[in-house]
Amino acid sequence: MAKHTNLSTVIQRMEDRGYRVTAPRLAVLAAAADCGDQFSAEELDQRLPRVGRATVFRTLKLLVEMDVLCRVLLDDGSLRYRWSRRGHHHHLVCNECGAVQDFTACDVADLVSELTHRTNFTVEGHWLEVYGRCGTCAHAAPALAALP
Amino acid sequence: MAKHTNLSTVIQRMEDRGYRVTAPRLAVLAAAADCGDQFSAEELDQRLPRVGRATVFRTLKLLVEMDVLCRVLLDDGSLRYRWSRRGHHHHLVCNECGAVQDFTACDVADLVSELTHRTNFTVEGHWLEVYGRCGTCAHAAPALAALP
DNA sequence: ATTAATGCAAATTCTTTGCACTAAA
DNA sequence: TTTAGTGCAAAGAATTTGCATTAAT
Repeated sequence: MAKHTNLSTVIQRMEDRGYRVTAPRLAVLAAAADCGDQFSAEELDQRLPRVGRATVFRTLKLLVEMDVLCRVLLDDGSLRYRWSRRGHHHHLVCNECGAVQDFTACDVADLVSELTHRTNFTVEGHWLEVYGRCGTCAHAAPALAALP
Repeated sequence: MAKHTNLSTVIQRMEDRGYRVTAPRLAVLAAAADCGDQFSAEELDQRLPRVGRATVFRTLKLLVEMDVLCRVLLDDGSLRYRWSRRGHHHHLVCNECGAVQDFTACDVADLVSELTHRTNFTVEGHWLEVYGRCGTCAHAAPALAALP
């Protein structure tokens, strides 16, 4: 599991919420931890031949609900999971190697309040993903596009 | 089609790009126009019993490529299509009724340049969706959550 | 004991592909 | 004519559901 998350904390939280701490759930958690930074449901399922696919999905959903994991949308539309730093954050996704970095310096708040004033929307949340190339990949092949 | 887009412009662009302007494509275009602001592939397909599902999808992909349509990601993860205002813009999506509003006042540029300096990422693009309640729905049921 | 959680396989949903056929150019 | 585009039906992916069974409490 390494640095990503403290499993016992997750287990604690699971108990607190009244969810049973079962063997399959622990297995999913452990496998997710082994996957490192980010992974797909598929990858996880393959690592867990003894756990049913349905359970993998059910557990993932649970963990997302619990804010343990969060979903990352890749630019190609595919979905992956990754350990969530609790609290509001966004992702810097490398289009080349898929590396994901969090960032919290989210200045969208200003934008949001402006939107609230300018429109009749009540803003409840937002999702921001920034795509590009990580340092390594940027060196390998120079970027083509500019800022959006 | 109404205000969304000028179909003849789309057709023009299609020809310019060397794509054939076929009856099924026009049908999809017309149906999309009739759907109004936004729609799913499914909805579109249902309106077009004479056009194969595959063609609907192929045409949608084409139109997205051509920047005629863009994809909207709903908070529940489902995908819809909507007429694209050309150029950079984002979406204000109502969690209740699904209404989508564009907004272009995108101050993410500052954030992006900051990210560029602070990390070793080369930013190539970003995707921002703001969720909340539109005026109508906000009145019906008061919002629960605050800004992110 | 109770009842939440599981595994399996079947069912869904959404989208793509293969291929013989049709129609733009 | 030539070849892009189509329809169909089948194949795929990704995820969910139904239900009898298992295991946590």
